[in-house]
Amino acid sequence: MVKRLRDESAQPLTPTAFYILLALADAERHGYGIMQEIEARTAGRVKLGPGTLYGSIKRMLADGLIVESAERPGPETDDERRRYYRLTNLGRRVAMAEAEFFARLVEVAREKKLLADSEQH
Amino acid sequence: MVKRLRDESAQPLTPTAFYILLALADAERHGYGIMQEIEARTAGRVKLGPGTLYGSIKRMLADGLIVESAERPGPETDDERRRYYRLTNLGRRVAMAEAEFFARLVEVAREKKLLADSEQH
DNA sequence: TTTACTGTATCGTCTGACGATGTATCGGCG
DNA sequence: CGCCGATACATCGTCAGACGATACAGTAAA
Repeated sequence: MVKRLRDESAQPLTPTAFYILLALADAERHGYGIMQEIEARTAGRVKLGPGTLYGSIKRMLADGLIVESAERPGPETDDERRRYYRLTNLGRRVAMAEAEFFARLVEVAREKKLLADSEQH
Repeated sequence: MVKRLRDESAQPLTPTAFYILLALADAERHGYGIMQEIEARTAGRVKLGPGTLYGSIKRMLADGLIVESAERPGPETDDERRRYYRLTNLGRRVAMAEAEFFARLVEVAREKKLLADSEQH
């Protein structure tokens, strides 16, 4: 595997990579599960095809943002085909930096009246 | 000019295109001014080179997201080389839809503890 | 049995990002 | 006045990444 190490101050993070980091932020997931999590969290707006998904996973492994996990769920829910992934420390830091960047963009959008002022979270 | 019409429900909006829409949301700006606005609003994190900037502008004109404006600033501040752009109605709707989408993503990031809870806007 | 879903993976194409380069004007400083 | 950095727009070529198509295979439901 070719290493392409990255640090959290570098911004070139593709939207797809950010979606995947977000999907893995609260739980280990396998490829297909990542796909479903993204689709659910974006209300179907973002759908990753297999090419996009597995291509991105491969790059993110090389970048050290995620790692494959050896842990398996209980045998009654497991599926041998699955490959589980989780965030590395670096992946989490990058995800946090990117989330803050997005939050800042949303603030700008609010200042520029692109969002209703009433939209609190 | 080739038309490639877009509607606000379609999500494929590149980050660069969103930055440009955001830069134009509160004022008409010329190309170089868009570049500076983006750099200022992102604290230097996002810097568009000329290839990215003018390439994106060309596409967004074709997509009907922005139009070139005939209005010029007062002669004392004008520069004949400048070409000014402003959002179309479609461009504004797309920008609002995208901003809401980003706001939703930020909420998810907050739920997943990627952002400090205290970060109010 | 046929369809839909789950699951991973690769390939080829095409779009867009981006630095390099080109051209030209403007303003300030020595 | 000459130089230089910033301003301003534009195109070109390269490369990374997005994405549909395709492949393979097992499972479950209709």
